[in-house]
Amino acid sequence: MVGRPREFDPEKVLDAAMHAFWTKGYEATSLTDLMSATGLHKGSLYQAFGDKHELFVQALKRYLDDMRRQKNGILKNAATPLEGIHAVGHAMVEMADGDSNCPKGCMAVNALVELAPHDEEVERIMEDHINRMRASMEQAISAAQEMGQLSKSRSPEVTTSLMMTFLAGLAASLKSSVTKDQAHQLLDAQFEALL
Amino acid sequence: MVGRPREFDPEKVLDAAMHAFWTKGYEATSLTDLMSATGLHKGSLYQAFGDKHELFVQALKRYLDDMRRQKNGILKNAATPLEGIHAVGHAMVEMADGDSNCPKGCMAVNALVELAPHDEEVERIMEDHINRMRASMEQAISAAQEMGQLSKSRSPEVTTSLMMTFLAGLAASLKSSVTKDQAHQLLDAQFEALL
DNA sequence: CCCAATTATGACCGATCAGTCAAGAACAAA
DNA sequence: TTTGTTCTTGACTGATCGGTCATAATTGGG
Repeated sequence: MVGRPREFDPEKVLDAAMHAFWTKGYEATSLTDLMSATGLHKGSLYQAFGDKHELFVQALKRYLDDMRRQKNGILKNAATPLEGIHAVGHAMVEMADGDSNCPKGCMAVNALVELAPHDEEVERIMEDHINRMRASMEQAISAAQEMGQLSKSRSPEVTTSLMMTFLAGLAASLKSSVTKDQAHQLLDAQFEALL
Repeated sequence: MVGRPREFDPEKVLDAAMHAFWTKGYEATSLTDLMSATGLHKGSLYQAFGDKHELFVQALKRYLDDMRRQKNGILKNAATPLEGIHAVGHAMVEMADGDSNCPKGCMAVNALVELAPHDEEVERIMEDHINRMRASMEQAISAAQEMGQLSKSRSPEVTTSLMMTFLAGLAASLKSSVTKDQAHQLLDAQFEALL
């Protein structure tokens, strides 16, 4: 017995929910928002993804997975580790700039700021994500140092933390006070300072 | 005719509301939260401060004023401009670490991330604040460069933006993934990189 | 063709949301 | 003491919140 088939693509729906949360944040996104974003009715959303919090968690995980996948692809295809790190940073700026007239920032930073202190599950997820990001960035930075592209005056751990902290600040700034072009320029300036 | 006098100190009440918003954010802070934080009843809150959004705006302005006042005091009392900039950064880390078991981050960064893209008034307030912060930081950085404490290889504008972006990232990181001690260390490392 | 299984839909739920208001309380001036 | 004014209080409002559920619709297997 198979039953009635889904009329929607769960991937696309989760993607739509992700963008809704990404744009407005967790609290400010109502079920009504999610319904119009996904085209589904509440019942279907609950049956397929659980309650609002579970849906958010799945959307966040999807975002983080996409982000890491993209980062890994860029690092792998880069001519040198240093160029890879550059490209990852600039890709994150592009991602955080948002579409048309609404800056969305980085959903990871948004979730960190809005929820991490009060939501254990989100905090756990973000901690894991940050550790993974740090690990692969650190590896690339170590490699760049070994190739002589990057000064060894700083430990790879510290350089990685500086980069990630700066990127988080850039994501926050892109929410309103900084344009995409400025962000790219600032990122280059930061890279130069860390050489 | 004078009427019945207030039974509360508006300053203290606004301060309590500020900490509530600072800790939980705008959306997640309910009137009930504000009532228990301030000890006032809704009616009194409305009569004294207007609706929730107006109250938030006043609390945010108070936070930003405090922040700038503290920053100006530090810069003025510092032995040298560079030491002033150092001290301001470390003071912001202390401020953003929050009390006891709940990291609060920087209310300015919190508001920027949660509200700026969707709240014109908050965006305007934040833009003004950032411009003021930038101006006085830039002045200090210029002075440090003139004294030979800071390299002139970067323009004061860019160095200022790098610092402020980094501080925003640090505030976000302090929300969960980074401890106060680590934040101080990272800040020193960033200063060193910008020398 | 009917039945089991699954999904889609919208009416419905209690809780909570921000916000209002009338009545009582506390004061100063008259 | 009366009166005018302001503040306090808690009951009240309509709207919206997240979430449920019975019913209808749609499929494949028997």
